[in-house]
Amino acid sequence: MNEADPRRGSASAEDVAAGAGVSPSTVSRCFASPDQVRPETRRKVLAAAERLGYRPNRIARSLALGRTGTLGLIVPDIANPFFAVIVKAVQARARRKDYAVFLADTDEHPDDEYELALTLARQVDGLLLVAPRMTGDRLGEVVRQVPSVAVNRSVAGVPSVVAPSEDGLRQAVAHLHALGHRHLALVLGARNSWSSEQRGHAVRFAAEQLRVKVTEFGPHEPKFHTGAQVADLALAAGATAIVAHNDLMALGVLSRLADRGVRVPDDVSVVGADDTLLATTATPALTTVRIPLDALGERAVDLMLHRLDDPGHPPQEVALDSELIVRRSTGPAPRKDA
Amino acid sequence: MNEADPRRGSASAEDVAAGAGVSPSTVSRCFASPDQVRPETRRKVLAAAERLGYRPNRIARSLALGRTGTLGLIVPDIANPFFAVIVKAVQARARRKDYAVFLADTDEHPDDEYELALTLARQVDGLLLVAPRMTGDRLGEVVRQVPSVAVNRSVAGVPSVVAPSEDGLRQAVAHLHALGHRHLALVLGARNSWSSEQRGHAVRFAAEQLRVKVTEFGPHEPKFHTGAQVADLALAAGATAIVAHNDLMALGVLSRLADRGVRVPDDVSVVGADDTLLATTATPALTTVRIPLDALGERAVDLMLHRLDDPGHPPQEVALDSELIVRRSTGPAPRKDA
DNA sequence: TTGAAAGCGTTACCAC
DNA sequence: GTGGTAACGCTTTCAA
Repeated sequence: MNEADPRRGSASAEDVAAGAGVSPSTVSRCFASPDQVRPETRRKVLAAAERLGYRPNRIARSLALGRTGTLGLIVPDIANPFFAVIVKAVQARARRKDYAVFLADTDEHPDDEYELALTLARQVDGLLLVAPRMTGDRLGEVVRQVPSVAVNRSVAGVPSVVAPSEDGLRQAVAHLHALGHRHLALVLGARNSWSSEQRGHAVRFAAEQLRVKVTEFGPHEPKFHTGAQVADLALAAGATAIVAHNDLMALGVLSRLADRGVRVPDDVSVVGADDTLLATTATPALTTVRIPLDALGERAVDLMLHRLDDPGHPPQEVALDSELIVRRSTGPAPRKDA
Repeated sequence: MNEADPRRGSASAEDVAAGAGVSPSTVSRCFASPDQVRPETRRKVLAAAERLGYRPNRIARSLALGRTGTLGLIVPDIANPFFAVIVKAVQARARRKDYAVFLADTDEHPDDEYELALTLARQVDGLLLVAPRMTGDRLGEVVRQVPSVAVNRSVAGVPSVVAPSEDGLRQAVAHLHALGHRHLALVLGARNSWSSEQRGHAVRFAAEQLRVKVTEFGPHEPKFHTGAQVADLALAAGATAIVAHNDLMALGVLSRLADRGVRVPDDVSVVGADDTLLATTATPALTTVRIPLDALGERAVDLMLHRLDDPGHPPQEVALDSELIVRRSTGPAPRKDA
C-alpha cells in the first residue's frame, strides 16, 4: 500500500505498524484495548493511522473474533409505515451500541423469510424477526441456529417483545360503547397474522363484556382496498362503528364511505390501529390504537444484546402497553329513530 | 465440531472435507465452480455437507475474495414513505442479484451520514447514497474510498440516478389549466431543499407559458401542519387550485379545507407530489406527481453492479421521468359566476 | 509494554 | 480433477 494513495482497500494494520515503527499486534491493541499500550506508543500509532486513513477491517475482525458486530433484521414490508418505524428504531438503537444492521425485506413471503433467516444466520450475531410469518417449526429451527428475538409475535421458547393491543382495543370498545354504539364491525387482518388473531380476540372479548354486538369480516390482506371492500358489508350488516385491523384498512373504509356519501363520524364511526402517519394525516383524523413502535424496536435490540452477553439466559417475553388515541373519526352513534 | 450437533458456528469446509474424504479445496470448488469437480466426488461432498448442515461462511469468503456480496445503503429517514419505497426496491433488486444490504439511517444528520459512509465503505462492495446531505467535498472523499452511486442528488463526477419532477409538474399545470383553473397556489417545501427549488421553478415556468397566475407560499417545513396553515392563505388569495411541494403537505391542505367545509375538488383542486402511500389512501385520493421511486432504487443497484463489473466505467447520470397521476382531488374550476 | 506466531474459514494458484 | 499452500486482515496467546 502506497502511503500517498489512501484509497479503496486502503491501509491495513500492517501498514500502520510499519508507519509507526511498531508491530501489527500493537496496532490492533491500540484499537481493541487502548489502555494496554503505553500512551506514547499509542500516540505514534494513532498518528500513523490518521495519516494513512486507516480503519480496522471489520470483516477480518469478525473472522478472528467469531463475532460480527452485526444484527440481522427481517421485516415483512419496509414500505409499510408500521414496520418502517420499527426498523428505524432498531437501526438507531443498534448503532448506539456499535452494531450494524443487515436488513432484509421478505415482501410478506413466508418462504423467503425462512430462507433469508437461514442465510443471515451465519453472518450476524443475532437475528431480529419482525412479525415473522413462518411456521412455528421453521421458527424453531432458525432460533436453534442463531440467537433470535421475535418482535410482535409470541412463540413459546423464543424471546420476544410484543405490544398486545388488548389494552387499547378494550379502551376503543369502551369508547364506542360510551358513545352509544351497540353493533360494531370487526375487520380482521392477514390469515396467518398473530397480531390479527390477537386483536380479534381482544375486541370480541371486550365487546362481549359490554354486550356490544360484533360482526366479523376477514381475514383479509391488510390493504387499503380490502378495507374499502369491507365498508359496504359492514354497512349492510347494520354496524354503526367499524374497527379495522390497522390504519391502512381503516383508510380504505373511510374512502369507500366517503364515496357513498356516508359521513364519518356522523353516520358511522371508524377506528384504526397502530397510529401510523396515515392515522394522523387522514381526513377526518383517525381514532386509533397506538402501539409504541419505537419502543418495540429498541427493546428488541436491548433484549438481543442482553442475550448475547449472557447466552445462558432463559427466553423472555417483553410486553408493552398500547393505548387508544381518540380523534375525529369517532363520534356518537346515530339515533335509531333519527 | 461434533457431527451430531449441527448448530451455531456449525461445520466448516474442513469438516465436510473430512466427512467426504476429500480436501477442503475440493469442497470449496463444489460450491464455487461445481463443474470443475467430478460428478461422483461432488455427490459425496454435497452429501457430507447436507449431513453436517454446512453452509459456506460468507465472512471468511469475503476476506479471501476481497468482495463481500454486500451493498451499503444510506438513507436520511426510513420512516419517510418516500425513502422507504426506495429502500424496498433496492433491497429487492440487490437480493435478486445475490447481494445483501447493509442499511443505515442517518436521521437527516449530515455528520453521521459521513461517518457511516466511511465506516460502511470497508465492509461493502458498493455504497448507495440516497439523497445525501453531506457536503460535496466529503461526498468526493467517500466516492474515492468506495464505489458509490448517489440517488436523488446530482453531483459532478459521481454516478447518480435522479428523477426530476419537471415533466410531471408541467403536466399538472396543463391539467389544471385544461380544467379551467387560472389561478393556482404554489406551496414550497424546505428552504434549502434542492428539490423544492426545482419544483418551484417547474411550476412557475409551466404556469407562465399557459398564462396561469401563481401565488407562492413558503418556503415551509414540508409537514402536514404547514400544509394546513397554507390552505387558508391560498383560499384568501383566491386560488382555485393548490399545488403542494409533496403529498404530506397536500394532505394538510385537504384536512384544513375539510374542516372549513370547502369541498375538494368541487370548490378547490389539490395536487401533491411523490405519489406516496399517503396520496393513494387519502380521501379524496390525491392527484399527484409520481416519482418512480422503485425504479430509482432498482436503477441505482443496476448502475452499481454495472460499475463493479467494469470499474473503468465513467460516472454516469441516469435520469428518470416523472408523470402526473390524476385522481379525485382535482376537478373543473368553479365557475366565477356560480 | 511489546513482538512473534498461530489461527479464524475461505479461495486461488500451482503442482501432480 | 484434485490436493497442498499461501494469503486475506485481524486478534490473541505466549514469550521476551
